[in-house]
Parts: sequence; C-alpha cells; structure tokens
Amino acid sequence: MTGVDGNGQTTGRVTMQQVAAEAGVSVSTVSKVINARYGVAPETFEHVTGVINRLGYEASLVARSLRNTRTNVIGVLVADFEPFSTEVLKGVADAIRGTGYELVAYSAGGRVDEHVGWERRYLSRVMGTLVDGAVIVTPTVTDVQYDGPVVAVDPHTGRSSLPTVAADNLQGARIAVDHLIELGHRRIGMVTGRPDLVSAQLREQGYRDAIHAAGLRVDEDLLALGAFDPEQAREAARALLTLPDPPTAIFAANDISALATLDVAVELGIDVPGAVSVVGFDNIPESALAHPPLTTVHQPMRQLGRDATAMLVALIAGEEIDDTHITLDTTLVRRRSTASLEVPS
Amino acid sequence: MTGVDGNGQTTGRVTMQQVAAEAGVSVSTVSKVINARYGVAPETFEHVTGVINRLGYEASLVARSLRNTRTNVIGVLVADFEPFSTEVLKGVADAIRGTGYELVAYSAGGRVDEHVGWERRYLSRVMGTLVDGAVIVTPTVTDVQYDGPVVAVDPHTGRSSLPTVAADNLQGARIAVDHLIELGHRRIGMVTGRPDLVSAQLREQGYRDAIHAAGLRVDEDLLALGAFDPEQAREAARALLTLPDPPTAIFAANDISALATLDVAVELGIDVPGAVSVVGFDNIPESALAHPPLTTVHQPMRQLGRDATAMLVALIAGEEIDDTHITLDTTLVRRRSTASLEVPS
DNA sequence: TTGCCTTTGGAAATCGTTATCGACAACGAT
DNA sequence: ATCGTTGTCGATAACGATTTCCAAAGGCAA
Repeated sequence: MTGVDGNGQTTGRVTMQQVAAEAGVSVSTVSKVINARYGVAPETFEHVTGVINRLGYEASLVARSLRNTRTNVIGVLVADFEPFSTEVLKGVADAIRGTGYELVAYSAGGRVDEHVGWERRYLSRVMGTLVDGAVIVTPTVTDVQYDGPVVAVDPHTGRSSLPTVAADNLQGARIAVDHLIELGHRRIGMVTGRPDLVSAQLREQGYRDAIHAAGLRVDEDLLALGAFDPEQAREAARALLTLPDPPTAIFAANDISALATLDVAVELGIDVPGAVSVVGFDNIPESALAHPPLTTVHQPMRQLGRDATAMLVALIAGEEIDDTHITLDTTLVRRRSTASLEVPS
Repeated sequence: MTGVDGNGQTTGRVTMQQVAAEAGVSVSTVSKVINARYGVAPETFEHVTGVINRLGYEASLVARSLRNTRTNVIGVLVADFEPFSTEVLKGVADAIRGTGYELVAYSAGGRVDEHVGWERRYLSRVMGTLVDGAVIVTPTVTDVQYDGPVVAVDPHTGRSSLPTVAADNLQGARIAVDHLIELGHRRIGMVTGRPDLVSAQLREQGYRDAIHAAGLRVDEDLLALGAFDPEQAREAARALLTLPDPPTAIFAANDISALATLDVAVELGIDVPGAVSVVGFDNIPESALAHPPLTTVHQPMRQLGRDATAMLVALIAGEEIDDTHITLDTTLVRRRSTASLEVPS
C-alpha cells in the first residue's frame, strides 16, 4: 500500500518515520523542522524541508490531535446532511475563512435514531481530541450539558443550557399569518408541527397571536397535526381541505408540510392560490421549485452558521460572552402560492 | 473543564480512564466491554455498561483511529464548501446511509491556494488514520498519485490517474447550444472558462461541435474569455454585447459567468430573453432565483457523489472495478432566460 | 591539553485506545 | 493434597506525532 517510486514520490500514506529515514535524521528533528522549533542547523532544516516537500508529507491530523490540546480544527456536528444543516455548514465555512481554523463536518449518517442523545455522544467522540470546539446543528434534546466550547444552532428546542443561535420562530409565524390576513383571508388553517418541539409550539403560538391581533378568533377545527412528517402532513392537509367550510388559506409549520399541502390540493383539484393560499416555513431550496413556487418564511440559515461560529471562536479564545442566546429575525419570501382572497359573489 | 456532577453526569469530555475509575475496573476491561470481547463476567459487563451510559461516554474517534487500521469512516475532502461540493456531499451522505460508515467532511477553509497540490496533503493528513477512504471533490491538479482507496469527483480535469466520476462536459455544452439553435439563433456567442481546465476546454469544444453540426461556422469574435471568474466574465459579456453586430444568444461556460452576463445585460438595458438569450452551465441554486430564472445545464451533482461513494466502498472492500472512470450525462433545465429568436422585420 | 559552554540531534514519555498475554482465583478431577 | 483447567481481569506494548530532557560534538579560552 505504501511505497516510494523512482523520484522519491510516495504513493500512499507518509509518516514522519519515513521522512526521517529518507532524510537520515531522527523523527524529533523532523518534528522540530515542521514546527519551526529552535535547535536545528539551517542546512539540516533546508534538507529536511526538501524531503518533506518531495514526499508530500503532512502530519496526520489524528496523531497530532491526540498529543496536542489545540488542534485548530472546528467541528460541525450534524445528524444528517439535509438542506438546513448544509446551509448552516456553508455559513460556518464563511465565518471560518481567514481565522486559521480548519473545518470538519461529522455525521454518523442515519444511525442517529438509535440513541436520542446523539449530540452528547458525538461530542464525546470528537471534542478534546479532534476539534477545539463544535457547532451542533439541530439537537433533539434540550438538556445537553457540556462545558467545553460548544454552540448549538437550534431551530427546534427552546433555551437550552448550551449557547444557542436560532431563528425567531414566533416572529416568523407572525409575519406569515399577517401576510395572509393582509391578503384578506379570514379563515386561515394551520398544519401544525411536532408538538414536542419548541419550534412547532412557537410557530403555532405565532399563528394564534396573529389571528388574535387581527381581532379574529381561532377556530380549533382549522388546526390539524402535521408533525413535520410528509405523510402525516398530507393527511392533515386533506382533512382541512375537505372540510364543509374549508379555509381559504393554510399556514404550514414547515416547507415539507406546505409542499405536501400543495400536493393534496392538486389531487383534490383545488387551485393554489386561486382557491386556497399556502404559506410554508424554512425556505428550503425545493420550495422555490414547487408549482406554484411557495411563499414561505426564510430562516437565515447561513447567518445562523456565521453567528454560531463567531461565538464559538470567541468561546475557544476564552472570551466572556454577554449573551449566549442569539435570536435572528426571519423574513417573508413572497412567491406565487399566496394571493388576495377573491370576494365571493 | 471536565468534572462529574452529583448524578455522575459528566460535563465535558469523558475518557476511558474516567469510566474505568468510576466503575472500579481497568481500562482494558472497559475496552473489552465496549468492543464486546470475550472474557468479561456478565455482571461486570452490566455494571460497566451502566457507567458508560450514565457518563455518556463514547470512544474518541481520534484515539481509536490511531490504534486501528479500520475506522469505518469515509472522508470527503473539499477545497471549500461551495454549492458544487456541498451537493456532492449530500450525494455521499445518501449513498452512505445504511452502509455502517460514518462521514467526515474536511476542508482547510481557504488556505488552499497556498499550495496547488492540496489534495495530496489532505490525503496525507487523514488517510490511513482518520478515514478508510476518501472522495476528493474538485481537485486542481491532474497528476495525483495515491494508491489507497480514493475517488475523485472531478468536474474540471481530464482522465486522471485516480478513479474519477464526472459529468459529461462535452455533451452538456452540446445540448445547451443545440437548444439555442433550435430556438432559431444563428449568432451564438460564448463566454469561455479557464483555459487550463479540461472542463472549460470540453465545454468550448461542445459549443464548436454544436455549431458545426448545424452547418454553421464558428465566428472567433464571438468567443470571449470569462475564466470562470465573475469580474472577468462581466468584461467578456460586455465585450460581446457591445459588438456592432452582437450575438442573439450567449452560452456561458458556467452559471457564475451566466449570472454575470445577465447583470451586464441589465446595465446595458438589453432585455433577456427578448433581445438576447443566455444559457449557463452547472445549475447552481442561485440560477433558479435569477431574473429571469436561468436556463442552464444541470450537472447531476448528488448522483456524482452517490456513484463516487459506491465506487469508494467497493474499493475499500477490495473489489475489482472494471471501469474506474464514470461519466454521467447532463440535462438541460429550461427556464426563462432563453426564447425563440424574433425574426427581424 | 583540559575544561566549559554552546549547538545540535536523539531517547523517552505522552495522548486515548486496543490487542496480546500473563496472573490469579476457583474449581473439579485424580 | 496436588495438578490442570477455566474464567476473569489487569499490565503492557503499540499506533504517529510532539515535547522535554539529556548526551554528544564542536568551539573557544586558559
């Protein structure tokens, strides 16, 4: 697997041992050269540097991490690489540029559901050895206790014990429903999210607040449980749309649910936005490509990643943070799944 | 930084030492419990398992990697997390689900340009220790030699020495320009890419092939160097659009260049697609959100990632691969930046 | 030539984990 | 009563790199 060809070009992994042997010095000398330590003769330095370049050697991240406390690597821990976490990842990459840190994104890939507390185990796997600090995306449990430098980007849970960066779910739901009210809608249904997640609770609360603020009252029959699940959301949408007096607009707790609602509308032959307007939440990429393109609430995912990283870097540097719970505003993206209410003749 | 609270809940990193101490056994015993090795009394097993769960211990990826040859981790090495590599990453995540592998994406974050051969150094850092195999996205050099399990997803270079998965640039450029010809265009300009990249050469070749196949001849004045760079692409587009007899359609070597072209058209007061049609290449997310939405050639990025991963897993398993150079077809995404040529009155 | 200091390179310990192997107790069999 | 066997468990040596400490070599002055 590992060898050296005629030009000294290696194929395969190169260790410090090999560099030392090739250069005719000890490993410690090679280490000193790499880390620019005092105590190496200029010509030895030159010679060893040459060998290192020729072999294309670079210190193993693993071995170095194990020995040193600092690794200059920041970790992003995700349950899976879906749209939300990927966008956050890009934001982290943005923020890391020029800081001298490297970036490692880690995912156990689907084996998550086995243990609810995946975040704690992930942290145990990488913190202190592979990475200096970590950004956890979308944790499932709220009671994570960890006193290393860790920041959560957390769309779902409430104020956890960890430093957190999240979008304002309450405000987002408000502007979504306000938008529908402005368009003249009065019977506004909602496909709700997973009741155990704070994000879903807040989005429902925002919905209720907006209705009340408009001087209307909430009709509990117009709330159907979608649970952030495509199948269940379809059922919920179907229930709402087949009501004797169906709503003229539906606010879905996330885009997945909203897209399911669009699907059901097509099935039932109901025109969107002609007969019913639909608003989503999240602004995942697919929402722009839907038919019709989905009006939705945009979460500033990249910015969440950037802010979380800035906070994390500060934490690693040992700085004191005044506010460890940042909330960012959402914005409404108006596309073509919402329209003014046609006044019935 | 690390401690144990009243409930035995640790805050901070947990090592095997701590588990051993807490359980009153040796580290070797803990190791045996974790790896389900023979030679542990049932009640000891039970007891240690309890302590492990209570402390939320999980073995350090780094230390384990260092000791073992196999890590069950696959690495994705990227220069940066931009749209292309992120989509490929999602594909890798797709393919990895259910294989038992974990996924680590690694980026040195912008410090790349310092050394052109970043891929070789990345490999040296992680291969053999942190990961069992790697997918390299967008390598810059063609002569990477490495005999471990490594697959390149490579939109830019030609047939390299590494196993490679790439989109068919020639075919993609053909269908883009064929589309313009079908719409009636005859004077078709091109904003070309970086001449040193094989992808750019192939896209230009596809352009020339399409023109010739239609029985037309290539007007060299209608080719302008965009170099895959936003600024330079703007200049190129400006040059083409301010020609005395400007082209009625422009094929840009990538979406970045196409978006720059749209920009310039707006500046010059030229209507797209009324006065000039524009086609891009890549189908990056931004292209769908442009004004007008960009007609472009879609690279199946996720599929590239999936295929690369499938090949990598086979390589790690030691299987023989017949064809180590896979080429995937591209498809045309028709949006609203292209239209039929208005016949001049 | 001797003694001392400076320069330079090497040996050893360490990080957290795993595999190997040896220690030791309990027990049954002779 | 002694021996061998089985079952448990712990001590130890790696993995690759870094760092601390120490020894060897060379230079210089006396």
